Amino acid sequence: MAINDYEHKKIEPEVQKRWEEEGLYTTPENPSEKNKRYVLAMFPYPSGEGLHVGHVVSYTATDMYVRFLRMQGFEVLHPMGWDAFGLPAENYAVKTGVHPQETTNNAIENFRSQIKSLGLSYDWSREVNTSSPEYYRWTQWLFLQFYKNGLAYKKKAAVNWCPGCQTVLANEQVVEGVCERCDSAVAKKDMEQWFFAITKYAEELLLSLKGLDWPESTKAVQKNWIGKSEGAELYFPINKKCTYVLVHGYAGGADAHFLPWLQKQLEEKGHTVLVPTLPNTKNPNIEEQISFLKKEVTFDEDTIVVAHSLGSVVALKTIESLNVPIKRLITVGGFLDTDIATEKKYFATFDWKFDFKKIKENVREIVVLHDENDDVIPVTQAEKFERRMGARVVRVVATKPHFRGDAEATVLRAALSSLKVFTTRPDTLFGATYMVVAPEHPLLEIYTKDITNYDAVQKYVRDAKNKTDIERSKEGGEKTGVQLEGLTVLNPATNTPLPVFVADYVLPGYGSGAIMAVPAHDERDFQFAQNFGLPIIEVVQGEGELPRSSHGTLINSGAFSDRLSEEAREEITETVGGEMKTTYRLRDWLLSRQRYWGAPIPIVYDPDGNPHMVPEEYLPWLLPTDVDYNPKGTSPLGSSIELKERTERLFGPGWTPEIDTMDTFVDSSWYFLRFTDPHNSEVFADREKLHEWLPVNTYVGGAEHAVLHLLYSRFFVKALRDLGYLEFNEPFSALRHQGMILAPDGDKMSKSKGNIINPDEMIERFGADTLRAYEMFMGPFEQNKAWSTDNMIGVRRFIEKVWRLSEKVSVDSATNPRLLAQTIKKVTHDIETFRVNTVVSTLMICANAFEKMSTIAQTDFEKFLKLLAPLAPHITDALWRNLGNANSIHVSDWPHYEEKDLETDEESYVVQVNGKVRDTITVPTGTLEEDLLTLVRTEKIEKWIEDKEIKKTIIVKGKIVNFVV
RNA sequence: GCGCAAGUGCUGAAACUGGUAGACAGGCAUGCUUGAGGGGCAUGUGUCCAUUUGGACGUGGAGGUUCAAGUCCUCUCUUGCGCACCA
Repeated sequence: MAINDYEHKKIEPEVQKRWEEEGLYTTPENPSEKNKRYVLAMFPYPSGEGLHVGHVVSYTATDMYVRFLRMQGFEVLHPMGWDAFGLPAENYAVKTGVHPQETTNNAIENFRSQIKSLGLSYDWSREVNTSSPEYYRWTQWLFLQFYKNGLAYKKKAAVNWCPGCQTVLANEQVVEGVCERCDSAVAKKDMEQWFFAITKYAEELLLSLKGLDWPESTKAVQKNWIGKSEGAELYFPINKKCTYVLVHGYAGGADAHFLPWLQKQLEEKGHTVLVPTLPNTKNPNIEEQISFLKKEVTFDEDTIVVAHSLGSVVALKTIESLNVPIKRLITVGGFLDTDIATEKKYFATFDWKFDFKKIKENVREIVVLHDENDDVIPVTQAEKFERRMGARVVRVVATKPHFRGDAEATVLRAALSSLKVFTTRPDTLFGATYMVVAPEHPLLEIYTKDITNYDAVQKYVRDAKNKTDIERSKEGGEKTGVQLEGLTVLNPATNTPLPVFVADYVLPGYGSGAIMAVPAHDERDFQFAQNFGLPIIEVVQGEGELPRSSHGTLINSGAFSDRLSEEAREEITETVGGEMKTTYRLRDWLLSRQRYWGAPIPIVYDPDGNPHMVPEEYLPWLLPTDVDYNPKGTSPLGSSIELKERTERLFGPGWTPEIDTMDTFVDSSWYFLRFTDPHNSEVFADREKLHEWLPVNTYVGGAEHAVLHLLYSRFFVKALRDLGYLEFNEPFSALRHQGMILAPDGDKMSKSKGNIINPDEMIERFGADTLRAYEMFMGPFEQNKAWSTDNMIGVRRFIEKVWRLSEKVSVDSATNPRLLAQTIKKVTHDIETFRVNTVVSTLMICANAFEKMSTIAQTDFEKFLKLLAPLAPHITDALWRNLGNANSIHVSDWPHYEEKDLETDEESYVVQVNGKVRDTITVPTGTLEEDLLTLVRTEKIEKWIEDKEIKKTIIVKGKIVNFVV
């Protein structure tokens, strides 16, 4: 055997070829639940720059773990694929004109061959490519399931626009006000965009983090991002005169139930109140009632309608037919259809069809009062209002069921228009001295006529909306704003009128976009109050200067003074008619992109502009190729004639396609599902196969995805579970992050700095086994590490040493059970726990021990090779077969050791006096304590003890004897 | 400001539930080996004093708990990461 020369260039390709011929890494079919392991490294974006040494770290660690599991008899799924849609290929196309498809395909070819040269044990028959129609067909199908179930929706909103990438971005893709991809300052833009309703899962996404075996730091990032706060919603009545129209219910009139009382109450507050009695009230006709109402009342922007019971139906129908919007509609025990606990004549004379869109346009706000004890109207009616019209539902207990009382205070409270705020400190309500709304707050559009300085307000709003987040934060927290003159609200606790401001320190998307300002106990409110000379009322006692946010005893708080703030918060909330409420910082996921190289959103619009789903039989809804992808601020798909013609051909003239594509994070939110059944053309993955493998047991990838891919995938799994497709709650049971590989100088590797280490070159010079082992040896897996080719030479020496050791192997040599047992124990434990660096050093220690022997027992050496096989799969397989084994080492069994082999005849004790090491002795194993104590009194020890009194003796079995004198 | 992680030789690092700090490598030094392309082997390598025996100090800093602390507790400094006008 010409064993002297270790030639990695010869050995590695040969071994790889043999693996392929033997089909070593084919995934087993029908794994058993206990025995299956799904181990996955995050699939890469196939960039033109090729594989990075950073990829090698996570893929090698995962591969090592997988090979180890297979040798232990587990059935393993270990696939690889391509996150192939994305901006770099498209940007390259803009520069060079080469189609992204071509760039991507080339990059994939290159990645695949690079990955193969590393000897990674993927089942290549399961490769997926997110940019292929066979894949994105299912991305689109999943989108449609979400759409059908209200989890995907289109909405106009102030969104993040990246001028560099010429597209909108999700919140998660904006880092400190700049685009995470191109570092451009992100601007706010009002646009109609597609969203996934991830916020519906905020609470569950937060709660189920607990059970995951994930790095605590990543869980903390997600927790932070979801940002749960518990507080209260409070209502501040708007201090303004309006015209109220009270509409009675079936068989009623102006004198029915609470109406006379309500009229009186509202009139006392200075409002105008009209209470028409509808015609034929015992046998009503809807058309007649609408025209009557419109004749009796002039509906305009100052009109507030309060409608009881059937009156709500009349009111809705009337509003539907108006030309100008009214301010508010309050339904009291209202309903939308005949699904109620009574049967009446009007069931037949009303048509029960509503144009909800029109109604929404014609009324600024709808409030639904529902009586918990209502004997006619079930709560489902209130829920319908909420779902169909976005109405705010308020559940109350009326004095008599169905609000039949003579005086209903809850109705009065709802009737008075109010500004809703969210606060985590309802206990400080008595200290609220002014209000602030965000520049985007709807109040500014509802009360246009009432705000006397509307021009100044408008100017401020316009300026604020034009500022980027960076510009806002540059102002260093300087608080600006404009008072809404002519408009005040009442503090519900004190009835004091409070001024209202618009200021951009209040954010539109959080809470209700409005706050009560308590300058004494909030830093920001304090600053603002100082700038504008507003009153500051201290309501919580405490030490130190204002503002301070600590809890304590309440003062200046009416009946609540002398109570503890934390204890009084719920009671205060209750007495002013607010509700305790939980709010999240998480926003819905903005998924549409104004770019080309992504999956088209499978939606088309009819000639009226209403969206419709592309039916399943037309999927994949192909990405057109006749596209001008130069960014112009509108979606490139808009330039495709083929797409437009396709839409008209399939749906009819005047129909138009959606031209936005999906965020590439949509593609990667479910690829781990597809790997279980990658070629299925009937479903996104066979249900049984899915559940055979999922959830992923161990997932490996970078920490930078903490609130992107990792959060999105969790949402997808939960949503698909609720749609009935999945039966598990979380995609990734365990997660491990790899650290970054930095350039030798400690900088990030980058093309512009020219400090990139190319894995191909390293494989060429040192071999894949050495590269793999070195990258594991560099340091703890999750830690960032700087590259050092010098240190890599040390690992190469180790690999060469192993090659040389095989010369000393002999069948006759005595075995060394203790050395092997120690090595097996440590390597097993370290691979299991991803302590990749000590796997290597343990194997080095074993090799060094072998080297000191003149001959090595073959069984020992074979065990050693098995332990090394997951790390260095080529050299070990070659040596294994040289030793006469017919099958690959990678299908052999992981070595075992006996506990007794770890035991020794002798054990050494460190002998301490007062905790300081003074001597070490060796005694036979099992020496009795009393004997040990005499043996331990060596000359050296006596010198330290001398005539001093021994106060205490501590013996730690097998380790230490400590005398305290 | 809030949340999280980490600070150990010249360098990468090791130290499982508190139990000989620096394993394993790199580098450096000395020696051996006709030994030739990133050779192999041996010895040494935390600091200071004694220079042989031995001793003192030492894991960012200051305290503390303990027979015993890199490890636990309190405070503090530095670095990195995440969030950040979130009411």
